[in-house]
Amino acid sequence: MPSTPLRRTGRPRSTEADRAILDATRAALVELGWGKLTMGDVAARAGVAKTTLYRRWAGKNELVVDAVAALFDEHLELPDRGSLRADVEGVVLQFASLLERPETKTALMAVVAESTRDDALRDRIRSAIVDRQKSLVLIGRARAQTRGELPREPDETQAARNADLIFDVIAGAVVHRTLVSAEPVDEEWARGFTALVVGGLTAGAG
Amino acid sequence: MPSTPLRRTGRPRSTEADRAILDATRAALVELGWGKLTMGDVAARAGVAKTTLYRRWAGKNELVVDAVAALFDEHLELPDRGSLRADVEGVVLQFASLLERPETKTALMAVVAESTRDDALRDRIRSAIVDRQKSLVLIGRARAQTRGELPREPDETQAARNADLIFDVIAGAVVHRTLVSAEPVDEEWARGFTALVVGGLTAGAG
Amino acid sequence: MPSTPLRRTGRPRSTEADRAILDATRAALVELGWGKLTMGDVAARAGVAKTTLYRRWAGKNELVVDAVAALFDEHLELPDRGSLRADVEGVVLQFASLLERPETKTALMAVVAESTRDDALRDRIRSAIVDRQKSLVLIGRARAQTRGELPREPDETQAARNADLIFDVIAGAVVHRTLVSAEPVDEEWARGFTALVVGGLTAGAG
Amino acid sequence: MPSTPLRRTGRPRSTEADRAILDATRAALVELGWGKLTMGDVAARAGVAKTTLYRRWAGKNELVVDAVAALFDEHLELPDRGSLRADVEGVVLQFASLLERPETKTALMAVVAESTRDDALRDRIRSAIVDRQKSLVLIGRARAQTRGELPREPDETQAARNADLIFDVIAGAVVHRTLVSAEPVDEEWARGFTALVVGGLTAGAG
DNA sequence: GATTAAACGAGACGGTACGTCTAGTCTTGAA
DNA sequence: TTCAAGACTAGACGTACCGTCTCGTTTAATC
Repeated sequence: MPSTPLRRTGRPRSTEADRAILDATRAALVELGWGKLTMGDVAARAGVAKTTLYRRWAGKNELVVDAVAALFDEHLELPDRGSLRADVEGVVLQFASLLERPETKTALMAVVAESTRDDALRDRIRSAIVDRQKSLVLIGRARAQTRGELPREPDETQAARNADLIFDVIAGAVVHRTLVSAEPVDEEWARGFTALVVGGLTAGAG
Repeated sequence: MPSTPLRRTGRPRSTEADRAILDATRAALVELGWGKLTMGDVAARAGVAKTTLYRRWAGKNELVVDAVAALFDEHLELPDRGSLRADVEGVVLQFASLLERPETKTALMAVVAESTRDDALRDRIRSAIVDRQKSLVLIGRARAQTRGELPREPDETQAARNADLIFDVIAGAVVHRTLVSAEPVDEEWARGFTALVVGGLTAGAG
Repeated sequence: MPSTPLRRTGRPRSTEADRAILDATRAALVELGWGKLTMGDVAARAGVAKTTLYRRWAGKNELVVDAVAALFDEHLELPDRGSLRADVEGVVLQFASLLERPETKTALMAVVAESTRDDALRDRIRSAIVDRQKSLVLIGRARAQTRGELPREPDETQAARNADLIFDVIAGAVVHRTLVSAEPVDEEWARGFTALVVGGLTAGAG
Repeated sequence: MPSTPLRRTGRPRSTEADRAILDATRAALVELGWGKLTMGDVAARAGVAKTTLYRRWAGKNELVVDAVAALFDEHLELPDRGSLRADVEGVVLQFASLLERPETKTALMAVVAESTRDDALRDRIRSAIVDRQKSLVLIGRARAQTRGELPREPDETQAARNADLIFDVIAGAVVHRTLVSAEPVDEEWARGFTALVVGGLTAGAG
């Protein structure tokens, strides 16, 4: 979300412009990819002056993170599929189909790359993307524990560590398969991967 | 490696220049990161004309892939540590320490991002980086099978699929932890992760 | 002067604002010169909204002409110094000291430059600046004729032509010396110049 | 003239570009005037990149001075017309017709205005325009002295002062008549003006 | 030893995009 | 209706790199 300076006087910022800009950004990502996307082009697509972009976002990175983060909000959820195995497999396929979208494909890695040099950007990614995904892990684990598929962690520190680990394993494998290995995450792969993870989780517990 | 057009006449290309350019590229990555690295700056650092860069590499992406790939060659190996568990833990820590380097940190994700739009770049990454890492998986699995820690795959197709899966799980988790979650891969994390993976591999087998 | 549309309803315009704006304009001219003077800056200095400027003046040019014209009103007069020679020398030094002011120095040439492309601006300059200066020529000549230093013109057309000529010679020389040659108009120069002009006027008559 | 750094290595600057840029600048001045002339537009007209302009000239002011100065070189000369009166009248009409050109009309005053704030620009104007005009005064006076129309100055200091005075009177009157009063310099005006100046010069001497 | 052909440095070239700035207009709520 | 505040469109600014090109100068292998 753009910075909201909470003013009281003067003309208020156009909320339409916000939407138009983010939509235009996603459209430009699809057509041009991260590398060729330009601020001027986004402004033109949104029917907005460049100044209006820069009044809200400090630069390309911030804008793209926000534009992409919105997709994570809309497309990640964890319906109860009845078993840990089904839940993991479901979220893997769901996440993979999100990563296959042309607007996320390039943009995600690009902003991650930038974030290694930019603390503000890293925080933005963490709160806009990472934390939202992690919450799915927490939900899924709680369900599995309720079902008796997974033991409860002895203490909170350990619980948090395990959640982080599971998150990096699942998200990391899907991202790596999709973007680095550049191979499709199909049902077969998801089945194999889920077997490995669920096996590891239950074996490690036993 | 830069393109070598196999000429016979004329002044041969300076091999010093090759080295100087790759060194300069890594130095520039450390200081500036991917985003601020420019061809002109690399040329100046290397004491070389811009033309000389473009005579050898098509652009920034190709140059950086080669500069980073050299590090993968030098720093990835798989000594026999006596057990599957020790081998996995070792390679995880080794890969993590490579990713912590400032010259790889940004560069790797950046070229991956670019590769989603550029097939030639994807091939270069695959042969220069991905395949070299995968070969470690093959070596490690063969050892584990020799030791009797893992069963032999029934057929080659399945063997290849499993190797790819293990590769994406291990590399993906380390990359994601390091770059996306932006948390350190320390021995504790490596232990937990290894337990999960080895548990999954042996459980899935049993 | 700003346009005064003689309204009766609504909040009346602040007369303080008029003065504050013109003062701020002159202050900005001194500090920044014509080129760097901005409407936003003038508004801020005057403690006034930009809207208020545009409600009174059509743009930068009009505003600056008015701000400068006020100085011409205050600082140009022609006391009777007893002789044609003394009157000319006096007005030359007076005009020169006005042109030496930093707020007139740049502004005058700048608005003249703009006026070559803008008829409305040319008229504004003519009535706000040129005509006021010309009236001094008429006064001075009438005195000189009364004193018998100059003959009376045979007809009005010729009289007008001569007045225009004298005006352009005196004002032109002072402006050119000050702004183009960028040399000071000191008493010595004024003496030499006056000798030339008065010599020409009386010789031409004889 | 653009800055000439006298290099020996590297690709030499295109002399065609120099000409094309100055021509384009004059064309743009005619069409748009000083205020609307933009560097980008000049570059486009000249078929040249903006960078190429900025490599040679520091900005709009410098470029326009050079573009206009070229006209002064080409169009100001002082053929011997047989008498001081004829020489003065000739140069007045010649200078007036130069000032009437749309490309000089606005530009000259505009750069003079800027020069009041910019010493480098003032120097450029002095050497590119003022000094060249002054040399005509020196030539004309020498001729008049040879003809016996004017006395020789007693010393050099006085000679220089007089030359400067005559220059400011002639150039100033023509500029002021043309640009400030915005009236035409026709033969009649030139005759009247010449009578005044020549009268003053010879009367002052007598 | 002379020739030759490519690689070399330097740096100008046409372009594209950047992020900033200013002009002048429009929209809000308070006076 | 004006005011202060400030967001808005439009577009020029000067900078930085891009990747290409044109020079004149090495430099090794061939003649």
